[in-house]
Amino acid sequence: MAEPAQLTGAGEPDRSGSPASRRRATILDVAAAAGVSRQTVTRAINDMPGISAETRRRVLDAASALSYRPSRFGRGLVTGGDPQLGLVVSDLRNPYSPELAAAIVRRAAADGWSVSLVDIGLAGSADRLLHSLHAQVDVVVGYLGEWALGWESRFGATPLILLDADAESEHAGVRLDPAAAIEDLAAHLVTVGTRRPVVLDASEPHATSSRGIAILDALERRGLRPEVVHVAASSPEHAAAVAAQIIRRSARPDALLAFNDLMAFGVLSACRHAGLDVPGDIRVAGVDGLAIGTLVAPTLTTLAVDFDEVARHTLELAAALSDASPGADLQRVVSHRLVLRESA
Amino acid sequence: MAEPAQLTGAGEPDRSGSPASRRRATILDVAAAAGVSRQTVTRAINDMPGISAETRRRVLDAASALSYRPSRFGRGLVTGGDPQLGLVVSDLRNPYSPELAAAIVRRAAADGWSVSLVDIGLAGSADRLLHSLHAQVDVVVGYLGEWALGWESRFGATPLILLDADAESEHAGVRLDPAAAIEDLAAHLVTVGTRRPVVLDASEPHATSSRGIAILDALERRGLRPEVVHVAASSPEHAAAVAAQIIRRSARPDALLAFNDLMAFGVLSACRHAGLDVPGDIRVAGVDGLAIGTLVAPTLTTLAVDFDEVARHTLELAAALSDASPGADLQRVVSHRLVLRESA
DNA sequence: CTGAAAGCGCTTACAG
DNA sequence: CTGAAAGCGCTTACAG
Repeated sequence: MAEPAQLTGAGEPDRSGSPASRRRATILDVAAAAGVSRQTVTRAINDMPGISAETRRRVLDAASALSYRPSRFGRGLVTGGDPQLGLVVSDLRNPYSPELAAAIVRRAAADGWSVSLVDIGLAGSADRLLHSLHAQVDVVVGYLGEWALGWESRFGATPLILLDADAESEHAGVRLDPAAAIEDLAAHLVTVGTRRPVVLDASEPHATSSRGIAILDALERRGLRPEVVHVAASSPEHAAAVAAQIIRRSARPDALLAFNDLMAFGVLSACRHAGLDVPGDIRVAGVDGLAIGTLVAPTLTTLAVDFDEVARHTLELAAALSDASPGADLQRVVSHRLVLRESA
Repeated sequence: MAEPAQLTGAGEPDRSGSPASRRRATILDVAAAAGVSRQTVTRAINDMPGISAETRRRVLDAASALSYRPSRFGRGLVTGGDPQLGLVVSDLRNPYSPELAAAIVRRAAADGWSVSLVDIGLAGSADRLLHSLHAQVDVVVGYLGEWALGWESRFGATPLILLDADAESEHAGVRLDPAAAIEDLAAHLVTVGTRRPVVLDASEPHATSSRGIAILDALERRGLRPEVVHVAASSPEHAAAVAAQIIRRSARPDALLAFNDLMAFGVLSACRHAGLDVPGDIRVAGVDGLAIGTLVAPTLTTLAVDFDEVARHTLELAAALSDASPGADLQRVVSHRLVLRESA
């Protein structure tokens, strides 16, 4: 026999005597069982040349009998392993996250990256999740929200790509810019004769979001006097409740512009229950371009995000950051695009 | 100095002379830079006791200066690392996948597992993706489709939990059982006076799915004569096209039962365009219980999957399989539940 | 509080 | 075609 079976004495495969062998088999166990050296086991397991068919079969049989699986750590230590991307979303149940994740997962796969998915939306476990994630991946990307603040000091060594950075941030990231699409939407609304638009913003009262401000501004520059209404949470339910009140007014608005598609779905639902025709009585638009927008009735006019482009930039940045390539441009911008459908 | 700086000579941190150091810093580099031993670096990096504040700071500074990140392989080799779940879906753009993934990702996080997400739906890359996945995770779970067949022979050592196994399969997995919910739906339809139901099955002609057969059977046992129509793909578009034809018939059906929610959305859309009232003129139901079902108009009656329960079973099986616990029950069943909403 | 030694499980040259 | 040696980067006892 090539190497002494140091770890598993012959006929004594288990130290504890429990029914199933406790310790996972290693390459040395397989080598001993097959009566070969460990590098011959490597050759057989990894389909490498320079090994006789007979030996390969014997090794593979031994491996199978021992339920042998190469340790990803042992292997990774010498091969380097696939690069790993950690994708952080804030709520996988919000359809925005999966659409983003779908694009990133596919692009990552094409580029040879694996992606670990984490949802920090729920419970108080975000801290623990980020801690465990940062230790397991080469680059973290996603919607960190307030957790972006402490990143530098806590996990500074792990490169971070922000997907929710604001325009002022100097952090590496992909920023979304709705400005041009907002102009297009405002122009469209004016063209079709909108008189009394209301902007449904997802924000605290007296703290209109920058997106909300941009929409208001674009409408005002075209001579309209838009009103802004704040909704506590960007859920369809919250938006529906608020919209239900607004459309009951005597001076009913003729356009409701929601902070995002999810809220717009709630608005559509409120209009339906109030017996209003969309877009006849009132026009509705959202932001994000979620695929469901084509499934609701009427189909939703929206400012769409090109998720594939976001994914492309994300993977480029990830590659740059994990290479530590100096001087790469680490800030990307993706513009929304107006998609006119039935609702506006 | 405690240990010789074998790898990086003083003042010569880079062999190649390129602007950024090519090789990633290791614990030895940090130790050399800080003038301590590697285990002192370990203590500082991992917040362990038994190290003076002054030393810790010096080490942390050196680590930061070198952009040091512990290798997940080096660390994992000795600590074992977090258990890793590989989640395989067939199409992340189909809302079913994210709802499942959301439940599994959360449950996994709660149980201390990391999850790597892979979408094998697109392109011809499934083979490559599964190969790279199986080497990186402890257990693979998901919708393998035809790839489940070759698993045993190719990646046999990696435990697999099938989410799309049929009733006959003996493989570990979580199976969905719509039988009881189908009875409930059939009973409901009869109660409300349905006379001419049509089942829209996602299958080849003359190859009705087991789900389709179960629906037909439940209706027939209640004295109805349901018809089955085969749709080539389970997309809203395909379903809408087929439904549009069916509802144009002189003897219009009064209920359209879709293979899944996605197809039901297409049916709803076709009815809307044909000017039919749902459920007044025709009743519509789907299967899956997707969250979007509450956002469409009318809201969709469906046979809902309890994704949280699927996730719970999945993680239990994963734990059992990675422990190689003998004799565990490796087959679980989750029943659908009838959710009556507006459409039926 | 700090360091020398051993070892985790694998692959990559290098010999034969 | 097969094996002996070295080494990947880290942590865990164990000494001092």
